[in-house]
Amino acid sequence: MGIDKSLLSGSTAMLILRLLEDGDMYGYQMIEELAKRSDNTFALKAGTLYPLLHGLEQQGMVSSYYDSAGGAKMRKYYSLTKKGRGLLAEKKAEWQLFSSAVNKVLKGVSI
Amino acid sequence: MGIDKSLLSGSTAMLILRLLEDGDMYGYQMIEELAKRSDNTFALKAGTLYPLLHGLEQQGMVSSYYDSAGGAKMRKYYSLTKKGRGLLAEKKAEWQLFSSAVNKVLKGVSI
DNA sequence: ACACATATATAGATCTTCGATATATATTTA
DNA sequence: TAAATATATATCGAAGATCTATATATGTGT
Repeated sequence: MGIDKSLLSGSTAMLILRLLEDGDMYGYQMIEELAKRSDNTFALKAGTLYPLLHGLEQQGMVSSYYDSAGGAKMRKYYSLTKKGRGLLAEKKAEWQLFSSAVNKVLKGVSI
Repeated sequence: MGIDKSLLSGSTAMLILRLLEDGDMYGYQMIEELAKRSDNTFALKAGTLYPLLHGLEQQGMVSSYYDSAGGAKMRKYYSLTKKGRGLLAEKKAEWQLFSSAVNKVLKGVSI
């Protein structure tokens, strides 16, 4: 990966939901797409992604369906639900708050 | 707090080291200073901070000494070591890489 | 004297991610 | 045709980080 994995904590779900905002995707595709969009900074592991997707589905944030998409092998596609869009909006706001707070501390102020 | 605690994962040590860059501090002071500098976004718990400080000291990133600082009660001050400054520089670079990657994904690209 | 804020510390619970492993199909290479 | 590799989904146990709860002790204000 190249990045301290613990930094990812909590933001993985947001990133996955953000991918689905642009269209339905299957798991393996998310791993590749996330690596591509982050210039290979993120190398999400399958063992992380699938349990996360199952959890999001149970909470009603995403829905899934099987499709062979033109004769190839069967793939499980995930789709963002309305509830999921709401969660994504929350997570985005939270990320903005968090990252700007970190930058404030890094920038420093007079004691 | 107001922020998903898991977002803090991995960045807490960086924030603590950054505080010490501006001068020696004792634990309780760090909690207050971090809240202040982040506009109350970060509310670090004592149960998180002290084990973290002990770990950093064991790794030689910080050193400590007791001082009563003018008659008041005894406080345990922490000081950033040379090694700690090196770690801070690493963590800062990592944070820049991570946050810019997240922002890339959030911004989105054509599929 | 009593309550409260300050100050440090540890133990156990929870959450998230990872590495390892398992299974199965499609594609490429020898 | 057979073997190797890439694609694709899934689960389990280990590891790391933070939280809550709890414990202890000192200084300050009423």
